[in-house]
Amino acid sequence: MDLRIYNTLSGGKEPFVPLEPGRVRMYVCGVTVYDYCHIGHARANIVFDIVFRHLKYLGYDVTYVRNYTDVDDKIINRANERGISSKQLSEEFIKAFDEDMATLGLLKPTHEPKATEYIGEIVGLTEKLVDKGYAYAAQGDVYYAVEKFGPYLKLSKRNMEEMQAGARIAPGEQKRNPMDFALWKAAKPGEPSWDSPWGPGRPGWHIECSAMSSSLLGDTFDIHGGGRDLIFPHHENEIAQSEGASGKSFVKYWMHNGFVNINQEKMSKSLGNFFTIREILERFDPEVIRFFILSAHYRSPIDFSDQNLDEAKVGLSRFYEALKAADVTLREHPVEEGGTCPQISDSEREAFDCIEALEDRFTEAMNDDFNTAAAIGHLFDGVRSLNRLVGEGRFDTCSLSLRVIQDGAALLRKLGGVLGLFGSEPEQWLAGQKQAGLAGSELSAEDIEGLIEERRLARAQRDFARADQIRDELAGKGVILLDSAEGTTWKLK
RNA sequence: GGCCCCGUCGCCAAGUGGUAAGGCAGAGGUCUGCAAAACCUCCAUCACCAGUUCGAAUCUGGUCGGGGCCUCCA
Repeated sequence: MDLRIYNTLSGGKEPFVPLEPGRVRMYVCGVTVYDYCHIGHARANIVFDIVFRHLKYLGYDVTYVRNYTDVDDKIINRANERGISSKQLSEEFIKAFDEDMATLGLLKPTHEPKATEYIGEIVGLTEKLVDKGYAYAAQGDVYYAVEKFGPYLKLSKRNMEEMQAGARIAPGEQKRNPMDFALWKAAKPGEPSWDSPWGPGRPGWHIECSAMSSSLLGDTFDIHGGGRDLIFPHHENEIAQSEGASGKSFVKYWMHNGFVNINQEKMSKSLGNFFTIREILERFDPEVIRFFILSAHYRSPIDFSDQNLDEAKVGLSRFYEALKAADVTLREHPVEEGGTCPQISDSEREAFDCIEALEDRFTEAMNDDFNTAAAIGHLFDGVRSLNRLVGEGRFDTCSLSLRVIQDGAALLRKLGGVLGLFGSEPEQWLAGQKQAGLAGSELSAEDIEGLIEERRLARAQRDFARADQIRDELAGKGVILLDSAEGTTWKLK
């Protein structure tokens, strides 16, 4: 099955046919850099990270552009509050953004342009819109005359009359129509500004994305993404600017990700439930955050809560436990060339088949509008098959099993890679989780090891009462003991 | 007020016309000194009502409940 993408413009899933065979050009609205990123930014960027990864996995040559908007009212205001320049402020938060995205395991886009590096293109685009009659200058400002662009509101599916009912012209604005929006703003004292045919000024909000996307991807490109909240006005205005200027269709597929709620409430600063990525990372592993976000479809709302994050951690651990068990098995039983199996049991047959079908099932799910939730569900089936083969362990008579374990583990890593998951060394990751879990408790790893040794001696003397007492004591502190033929290990509940 | 989305097992979450993936939790079993982990088995007819259809969680209408956008926002 081929890739299908839900297109906001048409309101349905459409077969994905790139403008140029084998090549995909995509643009995703990045951030306005005036503050630390919150968990909603994390979701948007992770979602488009896997879109990028999956397109590459399908074999496309992908050009991925994600911008920084580094000139804007909010940046100016925040910089003034702190008594630093807009440039200093934006550089600080570009750095923070880069750090956050790297921690979350995001691939670098092909290009990460900054609005301030495209002022020339922005001015050029604005002039073109004025020349074509889509825009007008007024006292140093330039506004887009929305009624001149026929298809306006085609993306957000609203109508002008109703929108106008609520629209107001703010004091100081020179708009002819309340719905018009600024392409260029005349400089006020203390604001960063650039020369232009209309005098010194700076870009309005939406124009930078039109300028950067056409510069780097051309007038028409395949995919444009961002959060739902950008549909109106940001993306609507981008369409008006880009299509007005070029006279060509702007974007073929519009993709928008859903919101993040916090404990069933809308995430908002006024409710005080706004979490930055940095705050979340203090308590949760970055891969757990990614796993959590990808466990729901990108267009659905997700509820960010400790319970849901804890569940994601348990789920991710299951993958790493299985990968670790497979690694250990393969270490102890080297795989021979051309595995054989004189008698394959039904149970083994089933596991073999599952692993064989895994990649197709995974790809099918991902091809259905990037259904990561379904894809992860299939991966869990792979885990069960792997665990079954590892657990049945008749490797002396069935070396084929070992081959399948090897292939299955490699496949899990490969497909996980499409989601940006399972890239760590299982033993290391699991150990890291244990260490992090222990951080807040009064127990140390040494304490636990000591008690395990004491219990081992008790068990050797068949003093099970004492052995169980130690185990219960540790269990009371959240430490679970796992006995095996090779000895006792522990994990956190 | 206008536009739009959602309501699937205790919880999370796929499925958008052919008789409900997966994970967590739970029950039973194998294993174990006993456990844990792992594996095996079991566990929902899809908010409600009325329609369309041979057939609907999936389509239509309505009811109830929740949410979003319309100003900055991923």
